[in-house]
Amino acid sequence: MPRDAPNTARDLLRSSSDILILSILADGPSHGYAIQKQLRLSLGQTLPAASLYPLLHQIEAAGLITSEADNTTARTRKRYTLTPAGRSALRKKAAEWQASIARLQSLVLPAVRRIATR
Amino acid sequence: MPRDAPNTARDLLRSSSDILILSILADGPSHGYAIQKQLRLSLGQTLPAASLYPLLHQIEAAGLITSEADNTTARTRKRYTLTPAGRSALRKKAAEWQASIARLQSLVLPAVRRIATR
DNA sequence: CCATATATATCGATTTTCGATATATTGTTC
DNA sequence: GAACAATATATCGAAAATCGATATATATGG
Repeated sequence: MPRDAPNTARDLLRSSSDILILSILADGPSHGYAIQKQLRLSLGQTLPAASLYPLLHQIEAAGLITSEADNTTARTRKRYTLTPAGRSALRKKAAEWQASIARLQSLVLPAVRRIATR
Repeated sequence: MPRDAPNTARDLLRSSSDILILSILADGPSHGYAIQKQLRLSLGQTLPAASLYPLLHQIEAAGLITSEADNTTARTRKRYTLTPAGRSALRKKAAEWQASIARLQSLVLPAVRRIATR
């Protein structure tokens, strides 16, 4: 049972997931579950756990974040912290991201205007 | 051979492909190959043929575009035209798209400012 | 106590992506 | 006029990505 309507808000979230995670961590260290909640709060939607956790591991493997066990609770928790490389990557990725979005908009927005209901 | 760096300009293009196609067709009827070239021209990147053609068929199946054989050349060509439903869908999708982008930006842009090099 | 929330993790079926390839016409270069 | 490149559409299927379901364990509110 495949393919519903293409390109939803979900696709957009997915296509920017790394930048979003780095952005949240730019506010200070956090952990997976809290990042998930922050996304839900800020965007009204979030990344499924089965997408988020592997993604965090991947970003960590890339050296953009580090993790330490958070022992403030008995509950298992990993505190992720943005590294200097992560800060630098966020700057760079976000700039490219912004530029890409601007290009997309410069194609879409005039088109929408063109078909505007008068 | 999996997973390179997550979330590139390509992902963003992919996540908006339907809106982009509808936007191009808002300019007037066109065909697949021309849409591909228009994307390359406007965005500096395009959709692979193996992604574009099935997507056009899909959008057509959804009633947002119609196709007719273009016999102005001996070369096989399908002229795609935006339907009224397509125009309406573009308006609606683009509005949601814009809103989603704005939400993403309102998370990312302050974060980038926060870590700005002074 | 029991349901719900917190917290992380992974398996693996399902779904998506798109390089490669096929086919045929037209335009350009030598 | 033979090559080669560009135009034009289409599909197969290997490879990759996605995420529901599930497992596990603690904490909290009613």
